[in-house]
Amino acid sequence: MPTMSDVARAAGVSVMTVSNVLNGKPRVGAETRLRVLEVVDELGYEINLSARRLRSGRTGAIGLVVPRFDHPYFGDLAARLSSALASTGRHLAVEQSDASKEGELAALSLARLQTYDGVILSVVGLGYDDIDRIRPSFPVVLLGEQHMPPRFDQIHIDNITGARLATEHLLDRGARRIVMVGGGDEGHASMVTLRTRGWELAQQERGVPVDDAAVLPLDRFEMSSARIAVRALLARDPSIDAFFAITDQVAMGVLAGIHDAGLRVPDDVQVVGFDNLALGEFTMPGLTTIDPSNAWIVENAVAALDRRIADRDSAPQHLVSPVHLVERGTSRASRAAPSP
Amino acid sequence: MPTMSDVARAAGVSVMTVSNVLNGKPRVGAETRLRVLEVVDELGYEINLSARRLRSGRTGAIGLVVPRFDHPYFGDLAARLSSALASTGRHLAVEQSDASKEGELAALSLARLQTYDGVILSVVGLGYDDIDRIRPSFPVVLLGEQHMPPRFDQIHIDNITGARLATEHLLDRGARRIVMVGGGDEGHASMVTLRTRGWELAQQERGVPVDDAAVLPLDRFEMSSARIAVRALLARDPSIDAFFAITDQVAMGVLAGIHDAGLRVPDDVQVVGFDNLALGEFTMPGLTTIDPSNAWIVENAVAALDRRIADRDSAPQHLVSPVHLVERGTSRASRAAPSP
DNA sequence: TCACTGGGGTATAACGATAAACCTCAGCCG
DNA sequence: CGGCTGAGGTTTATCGTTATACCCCAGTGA
Repeated sequence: MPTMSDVARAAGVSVMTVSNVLNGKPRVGAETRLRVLEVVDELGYEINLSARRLRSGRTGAIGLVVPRFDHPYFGDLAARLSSALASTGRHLAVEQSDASKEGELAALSLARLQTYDGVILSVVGLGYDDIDRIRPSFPVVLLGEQHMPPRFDQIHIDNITGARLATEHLLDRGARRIVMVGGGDEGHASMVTLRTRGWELAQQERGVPVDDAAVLPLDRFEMSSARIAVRALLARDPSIDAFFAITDQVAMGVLAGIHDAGLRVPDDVQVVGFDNLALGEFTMPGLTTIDPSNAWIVENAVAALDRRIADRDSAPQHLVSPVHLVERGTSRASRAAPSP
Repeated sequence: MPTMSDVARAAGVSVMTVSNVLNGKPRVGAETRLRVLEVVDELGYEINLSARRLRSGRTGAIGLVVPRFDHPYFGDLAARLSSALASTGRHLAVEQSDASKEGELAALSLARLQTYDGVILSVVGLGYDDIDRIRPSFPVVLLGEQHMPPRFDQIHIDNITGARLATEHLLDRGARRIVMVGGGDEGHASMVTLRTRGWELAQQERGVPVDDAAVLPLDRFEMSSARIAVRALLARDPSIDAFFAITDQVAMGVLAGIHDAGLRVPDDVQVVGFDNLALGEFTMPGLTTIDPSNAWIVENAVAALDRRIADRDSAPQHLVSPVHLVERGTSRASRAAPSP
């Protein structure tokens, strides 16, 4: 495997000149540059990124740490990020944080973060303390939750507003018994707590009594858990006329559960999700959902990371992404009269 | 940011002793070991993986290169691989190969592969020559296609058999006009070509005339392309009674297209997909599909990679993963009589 | 007493790249 | 003709680890 000094020797120049050519530094004559590039090509030389990073601290790689690889929301996020970075000559590597109890901390270890020039960290499911352990000097942008160490740049999804929009929409469409699937109160400002809070607020504002029993907690935000829970719930309580699902993936399970119970969407029961996955356009009927503005999130996350890489001491930015409702077929098309 | 020599100084030992402690080498006394570990903890020292890799060639990181982050099939693969590797103390980073024209080659560049101890490469959509450029000495396992440079370890999905099973199943269930969505002949043994071949073979074997016009090519294997194409096709040709979709994702689009056309599944039209995504359990009705045995693939890919990392000269292995049919609701439950 | 062994450690030289300082010479000015 | 300048390079000193060789000393057997 050829090194820079192999190239230098073959081209009859010093190693430093090869490095300068490869990095586009100015102090090299035109024909020397050409000769070096020829030799590089001929030997099939490629730079050793570990060595470069050791000496210069740059690799051109950005890391994205997500809770799970197999959740479509993160796939979408990763794809967008990858495109955004590619246009500036960098690339993205994605790692998973919650594969195992031990793996969680390992993914956040400095050793692993260090291999990147900067890291975007989706903190869903991670604790305040886990994050707090990250060395402040390392460029990190946090994505998702509210209550995180303020010293980091952060981009929050407006969970409360999103959940409120969803719930208000269901109320507008005549729903009166709205179950919050995957909801709960985790004691801190987590996604679960905040979306549940938004669901409560919307009902309070409309003067609809909030029924704590209408929160359907879920141990995992998977389609199958949601399906089973919803099917069981509908069998017990036929008065339910709507579900607000904490994520679109959960909403998929909810739809299946409703179908299992022999009910129709949106005539018997309405459903709203959260995430605006591409998938939601292809359910039958299409899934009404909250769009968390992933494009906006990615754009601002990259900008924040670039700022921090350029200046590690700049003041941390806390941004909130806009959310909006996407109406499709799982909620009713027109305003329904308030229940009798 | 503390280095090994900071630790050594604070513990009153040599750098080498710190290294030996951290790597579990035997030549260290019990109390020295303890003292070093204490100091490591106190200073919050973490190893620099770039330096380690530069010197020793090991990082404990395995790479997975996939065509796209946002395809659920690869999310599933990545999640499985991650678990499999975590149990042996390594971890997975996922990169994307086809973000852009330039990005494609960059992802396969030695520079990037090099940052991993080994790489698993999903070659769907990559050309023979792209792969052929990879330095043979680097540990790589290829996933997916048939026609790849034989010097690499490879795990093939049995595309022909899978497509044959799908098509035979549709024929068994009474289908006579089966459209191959996303099919075509790319001139080499690609996923598209092979699955189309399986679809042809099944029909030939059953004495059903193969209609080339029944191949519906797709520029991108996305739900929306499939939906539009299928809707248009059904409007033109009402005699179609089944679709074999090249992937489950395409199948989702097909189902939506059929719905758009006002037809019912499986009564009017039957559908079979390929990939056995988790999603397929949650469509209404559930998606009949081909299971490519991802668990088997991952298990064998890791084993092959480990073999190659241990011995770079071992003979390349070519394995074929078993496939089987998963029957759900988009195909009819019982054997139908042959068409009149 | 002496060579020998092995446990516990240290000193030194890389791994491959780059930052920073330095060198060399042609051209030009005063 | 001496000194200055700037283009085009080169030399040197690292970055943080680890492989390798080596050292020291207590205990052992002859």
